[in-house]
Amino acid sequence: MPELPEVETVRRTLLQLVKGKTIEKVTIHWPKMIKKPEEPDQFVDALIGQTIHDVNRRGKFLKFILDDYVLVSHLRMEGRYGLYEKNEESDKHTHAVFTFTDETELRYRDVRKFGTMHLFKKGLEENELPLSQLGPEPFSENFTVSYLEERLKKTTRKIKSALLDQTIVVGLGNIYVDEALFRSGINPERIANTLTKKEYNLLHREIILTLDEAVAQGGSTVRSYVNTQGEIGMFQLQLYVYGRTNEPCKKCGTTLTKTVVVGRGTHYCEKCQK
DNA sequence: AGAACCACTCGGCCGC
DNA sequence: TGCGGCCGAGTGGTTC
Repeated sequence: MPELPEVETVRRTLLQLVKGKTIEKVTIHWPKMIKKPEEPDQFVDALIGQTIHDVNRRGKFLKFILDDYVLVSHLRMEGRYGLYEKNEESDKHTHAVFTFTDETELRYRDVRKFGTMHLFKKGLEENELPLSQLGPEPFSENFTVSYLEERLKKTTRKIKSALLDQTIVVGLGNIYVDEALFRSGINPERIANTLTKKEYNLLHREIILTLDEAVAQGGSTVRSYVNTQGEIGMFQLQLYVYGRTNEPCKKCGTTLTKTVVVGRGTHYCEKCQK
């Protein structure tokens, strides 16, 4: 479920936990998670002796900046990082362990085994999948109203589908697409190229505001926590529609509806979103 | 070339 | 109560 705000929150916490640490040993318990290089042994060998200098984010991907490599990690649904002492027990959902020279370990846990890791020589990571096709960051100057309008004008897909497409803009997932559409008063079934000028403006603004507010909450509330095992958790969301099926709309009181749009559970208000 | 569809994965939930 | 089967998440690859 992590979307941009959650990944950004994880990034900030993770940076504090692992910056400056040097990898002494790497153990992979679920090799299929390693997508590049093809041989997990090569992945392990490359990482030995590397120091973590920074943790960046691109869309929903985390980027660990090392001496000679960049490790690109996607959490998908339930991937979690945690810092542990070397001698602590690890559970069956721990799929990768990065042991540092200071006797601590960064462990990656993922109940769904859905997350991925790619290792690139430094500087080459943006040239290949999974990062190469990504659209602009919503907080960057490249993400302008005219850019968004231009991209959406080119497609006859439903607006919900277009906003989930990471080549148009990165960071939105099922939760924040529903939230941004509600806040823009746009029905998720609308065809992307049929919005009015006013709606493109509103949508652009609400995408940025929704994500920005969520990041701010993640950075400031108790829900952005590190538990006793150093595991990084999620924060509390202030949601208008997501997960509020059959509850009253916070703007008009109408009972919120849940439908399926492009195969995804979709929450919206029939009265507020036209 | 764009867009729909499928694979990946498994805990939780539903219905019988 | 037990169990089979479906759901859902985001992305890459395949198909149309």
